[in-house]
This record gives sequence, C-alpha cells and structure tokens, in this order.
Amino acid sequence: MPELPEVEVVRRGLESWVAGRTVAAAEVLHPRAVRRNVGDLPAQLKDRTLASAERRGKYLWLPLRNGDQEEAEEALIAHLGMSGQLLVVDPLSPVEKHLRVRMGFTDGGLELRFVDQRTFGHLLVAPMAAGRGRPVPEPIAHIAADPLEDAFDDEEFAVRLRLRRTGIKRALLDQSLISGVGNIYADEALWRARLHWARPTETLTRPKIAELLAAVRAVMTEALGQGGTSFDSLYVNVNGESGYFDRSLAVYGRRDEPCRRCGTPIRREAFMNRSSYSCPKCQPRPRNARP
DNA sequence: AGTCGGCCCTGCGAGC
DNA sequence: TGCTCGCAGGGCCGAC
Repeated sequence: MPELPEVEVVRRGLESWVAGRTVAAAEVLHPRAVRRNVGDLPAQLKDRTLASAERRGKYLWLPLRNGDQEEAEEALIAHLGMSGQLLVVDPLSPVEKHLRVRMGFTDGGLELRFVDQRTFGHLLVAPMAAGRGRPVPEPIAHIAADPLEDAFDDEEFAVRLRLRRTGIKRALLDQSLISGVGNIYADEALWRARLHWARPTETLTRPKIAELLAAVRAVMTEALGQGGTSFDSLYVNVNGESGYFDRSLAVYGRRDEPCRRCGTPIRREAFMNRSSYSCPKCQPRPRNARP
C-alpha cells in the first residue's frame, strides 16, 4: 500500500526522468495490468509525449500530448495498488519477475517499467474531465482532493465528516472524502491526535478535526522528507530505492511494543478485514464506538 | 444516498 | 520436506 508520500516520491521521479519524453513503443505483458483500459494501450501511447507527472491522493497521471499540441486531452493514469512499482531502467537490464508493462522512448534512453507482484495496480489511458478547477482525468474525478493539495478545503471536510454516520478511520480511508490516506498513515495520524479508530465522526468537535488534519499533514510531510515508508520493501522510488520512514512509525506494525508517548504496549485490533494499531491508554475505545 | 461486506491477487511465514 | 492456511490490503461493485 503505497500511500500519498510513497506515491509522491514516485511522481517526483517520473517528473525528472520521464516528463517531456515521447513513447516509441509500449508492451503489455499481463492483461490484468490494463483491465480498466478501453482500447489497445500500446497503440494509444505510441508517438505521444508524456507532458508532466501529476498526482491526486494515490493516483498518478501523465498528460498525453500529440506533437506540439498545447492542451492534453488524455492522460496515462497509474495506480500502484498494493505492490506496484514504476521503475526507470536500462532497456537491456534483466526483466523483473513481475514486469507487467514496459515502454521505451524515441530518445533511446532509459525505459519505464510497471512491475507489480500482487496485480492490484493498473495503468489506463483516459480522457481529461471537463469542468472548472484543476484538470483531472475522468476516471478519478470522483476522488476528493488530498490534504497536501491547495484544492483541499478544510471547512468542507469538517462539514462532510460530521454528516457521516461511521467511525473516524473508515472516513479517513474513504477516498471520496479525503484522498491519499491508507491504513498506515490513518493509524499514525489517529495516534498523534489521540483518537480511537472507532470514534463516531459526528461526535468530533471542530478543534479536534483541525488537530486530526494537522496530524495527517504532519505525518505525511515527515514521511515524504524521508523518502516514504518501506514496510515490506515493495515501495520504492523510480530508481528502486526505499525510504526509511518505517523507523519513525509510532504504532503501525508495533504490536506489544511500548507506546512512544506513555510506554503502554501497542494493541492490534481487527478492523475491516485488516489491522488497526493504537495505544490503549492514549486512544481509549469510546463507549459509543462505531466499527 | 450513504454505508458496508466481498472480491480481486501473490508471496511469505507459521504450523503441522 | 512439503503442504495448507492466514495475512498483507486499495478500490470497485453490488446489496441493503
């Protein structure tokens, strides 16, 4: 699960290594990697220039230009899923075991490879959505702005959050409310804000929501500064290197280890068929808990 | 319309 | 040694 910081690390790599280059040929080695694409991806990419590298939440996209066309009408979208990697490598380097898509460029330089062990990630070409505001591709128009974007509206988030009738962690993971937050950073932000994951959203006060948003932004910014989290060595930048924020995690993956604030052993609870880590003392379970 | 559970997929470590 | 099982989990979709 690369989350916002890991995806941003990849975006920066694409911006410096791939933006401005023109695709010579692309090859799809596994159909599942393009399951959401309509049409033939190699044909859609051939001779097109990857204008820049953009991101919203956990989604990446590269606007596609034809020749000297000014406005991109389509984009190549990438989602890394749980184990996807976008690597910039020598075209002659050995093929990775889980290589799904590769593309070479007209300049003959380093090629772009999409490698994905668990195949939850995917690539597709899609039109840009019509409308005001920041241009985004149609398939991700329903995704909310992420908390590091200028377009993110704290006030609107607070209003919509309090209208929900669910637990705070479910809400944080809902990409149509706030994007970019996954299981790791949700747990870390909730610990920082001293909130239990099952706290009903409508009971959160405005100051507490502001505190939580600040915690989300702080943990993501810190992780970005360390190149992201590399929990199982699958999250790497375009050069295959891992970040080291996992050393700074306060609760995620730290079952029975002491809370960095009070020393109480961290607990792990089942949540939505996955895990939630929290401190039993700093984040007591509310009486009106919502799963 | 909002909420929630099931499903997709592979590798790895624990247990037998 | 070699099998099975549980776990890791983001996003989409159907059910209510």
